[in-house]
Amino acid sequence: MNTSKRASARPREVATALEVPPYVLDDQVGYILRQVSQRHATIFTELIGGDITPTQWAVMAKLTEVGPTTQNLLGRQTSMDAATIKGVVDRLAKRGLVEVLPDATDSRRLIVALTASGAEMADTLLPRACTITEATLAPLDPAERTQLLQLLCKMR
Amino acid sequence: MNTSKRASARPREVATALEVPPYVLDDQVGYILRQVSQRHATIFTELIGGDITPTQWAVMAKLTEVGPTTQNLLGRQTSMDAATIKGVVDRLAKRGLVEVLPDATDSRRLIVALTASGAEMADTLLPRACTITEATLAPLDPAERTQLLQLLCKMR
DNA sequence: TATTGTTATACTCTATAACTATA
DNA sequence: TATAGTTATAGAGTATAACAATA
Repeated sequence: MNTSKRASARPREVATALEVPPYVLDDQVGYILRQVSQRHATIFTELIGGDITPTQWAVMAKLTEVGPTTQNLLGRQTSMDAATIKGVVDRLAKRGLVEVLPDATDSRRLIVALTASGAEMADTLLPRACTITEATLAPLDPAERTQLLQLLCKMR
Repeated sequence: MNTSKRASARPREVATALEVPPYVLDDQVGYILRQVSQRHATIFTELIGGDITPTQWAVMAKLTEVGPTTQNLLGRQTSMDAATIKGVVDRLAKRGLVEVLPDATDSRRLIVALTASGAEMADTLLPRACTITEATLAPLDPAERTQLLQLLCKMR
């Protein structure tokens, strides 16, 4: 008798013939993305100093780029939804790095702006942020870096 | 007099001469990685069904691959530290998808294994997981997919 | 004693839904 | 009605530190 509907023990089963195609976690793009993101997060934490997270830095960098902005728009400009941007802004505000002001023309809105202290900190961190980008891409040569960024941008 | 140490207002300043190099958030690899990961997470949630997260699925897929494993080793095999794997295993155990047993030979260790229900669910989810990988890579042609995975693997 | 494994705690990011207020 | 924002809730990943068991 051959009851080959399914091997009772799955480990290390070789796909001999018409078996289910093997699913190897290590080859899945989602898993690899998580690993690469983890490595980036580690590099970020090591090099940034100043006890700030990648998303908090994204907000400070964007505010440096564009100046005071609506909280909601700031979220869209940093790829965070309303709840996420609120939490991030709250934490930055508690540390005095940003200030939140009512919008005179639309009382639903909040305007978020860097404080003087926040702008100063952004100036300090900016070169470190460049170093972080460089360190993250260090395993790749210049041509590969361009390729990678192009491919990732197609996927976002 | 020219007090050009620093422009008081930073927004939209053009890098005219020897100014600080511009830092554009949208061009930073860490930020793009977050966006791509977000898109993958959205696809995962839409297609997986069964109310399971990417990390939970990673654990189930790995247990399907290798069979019962030490909790700590399982964490290393799924790129999670000891605290993270514990939380994930706890949630899966609470739903009856994995069981946690003491190791007879080393009482520090816990053995984690899929339950029958967990193995069944993994079988159901596996083709969907393949679809998720496919959908995540959909913007790329076959050559680009190979390139991307090679480049990402260099960076992990 | 040094190492390994597990657990407790705290913080952050994320998503969803319910709710308020405004245009 | 559609938009903007807040709040509550829940889940998830991470780091740190404390603790237990082993070599």
